[in-house]
Amino acid sequence: MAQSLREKVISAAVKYVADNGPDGLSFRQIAADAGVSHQAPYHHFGHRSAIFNEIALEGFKKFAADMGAPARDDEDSEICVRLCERYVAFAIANKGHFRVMFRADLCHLHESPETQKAADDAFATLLAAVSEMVGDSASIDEIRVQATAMWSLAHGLATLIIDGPLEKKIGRVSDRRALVRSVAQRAADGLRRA
Amino acid sequence: MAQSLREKVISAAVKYVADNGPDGLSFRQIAADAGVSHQAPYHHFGHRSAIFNEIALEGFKKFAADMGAPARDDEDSEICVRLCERYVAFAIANKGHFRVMFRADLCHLHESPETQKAADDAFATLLAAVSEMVGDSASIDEIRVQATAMWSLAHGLATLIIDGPLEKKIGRVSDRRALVRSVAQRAADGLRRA
DNA sequence: TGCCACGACTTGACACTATCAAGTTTTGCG
DNA sequence: CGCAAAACTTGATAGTGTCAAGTCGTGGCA
Repeated sequence: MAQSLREKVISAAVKYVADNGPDGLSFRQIAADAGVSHQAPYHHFGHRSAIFNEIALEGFKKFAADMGAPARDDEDSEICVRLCERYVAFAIANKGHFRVMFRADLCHLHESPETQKAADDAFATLLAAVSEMVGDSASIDEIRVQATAMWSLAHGLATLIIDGPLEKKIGRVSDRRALVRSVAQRAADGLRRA
Repeated sequence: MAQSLREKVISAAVKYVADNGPDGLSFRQIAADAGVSHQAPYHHFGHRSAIFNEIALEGFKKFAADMGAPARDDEDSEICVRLCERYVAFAIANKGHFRVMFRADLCHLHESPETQKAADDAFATLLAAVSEMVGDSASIDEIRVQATAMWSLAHGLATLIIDGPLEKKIGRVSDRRALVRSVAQRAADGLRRA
């Protein structure tokens, strides 16, 4: 409960981004909502855009945890399908984080080695999952290509659902799940036969 | 040459978005650069965010034209690969447009039926190309699933290259082309065997 | 020709924003 | 206790979107 101002600011920003996108985010408004002076947040973040690094950091940590977790019973047995479903589920459940994480124009990763490392870790988790999928026989280049394919597919699906035109086309959750599963299944067929 | 103020403003905005992302785009700055008063652009666009609709409109038109064009000799004969390559090429060559087109939080399509229509047309073009790919035998649902898969793959690849972590990993153009082709080829294998 | 309505643009104002530069309060700790 | 550093406030400045009025030029019509 006893949330520090720093935490309050981050979670308020995440909520704003989830609801309205990152563009109009106002430090002063957040400060006012938190009942502190307009300058208080700057003590924790230096400048406005630094908060995006912080959001991305949180996001990448949770993302890696989600993607790397052992398979549950209620999940698809096919790894590729499972990864896609988790990817999309993460994006929807953490819209505020997701919208920031992959935006190089928002998070200046070079300014925050910690966020950079979290991003690298997340990619490594993905790579590990994919190499499990294709088996040990494949070359490192082959794994890289397949990881990129898997990643692109899941990422495209997630962004098109969250920000793009797919949002309206598949409003119902059941529709979305079925679509994601179908799409991932097709891709899995293509990838497995390396 | 005799560019109207309206055209000047749009192209300046597109350039800004390509270089810096959409966030800090300033109407006043654009007006100053064009040598007009700070209020002049408002005469053409009403409010700031309306310009994103205009950028998206331009983008969707060019996008549909690019994706729907007949195959050239120097392109891959596999439709799926060709579409992916064109998609990524469009995104890179029209970064300023692409960064706006699929952002529902930026373009309020409901305010601009014309842009909405252009977006629908673009999707229809994609759908037509995919149905050519899977053949006449497939059901409409199957085509839809495959179109979504194709679209997601290409879109994910493009956004990860433009805004995300793939940008640094594949700096050289030759690397990028090879990667896009490999990835698309794997996906094509999966999709063709409907 | 005169005039006048309308589009294109300007000027001025207002509330809002990020951010610099100081202050003041709070808090942890020797 | 005392004090230093962290946490926060107050004030000012420059830049922003946008409302509300102007001004200016041009085409069309009596």
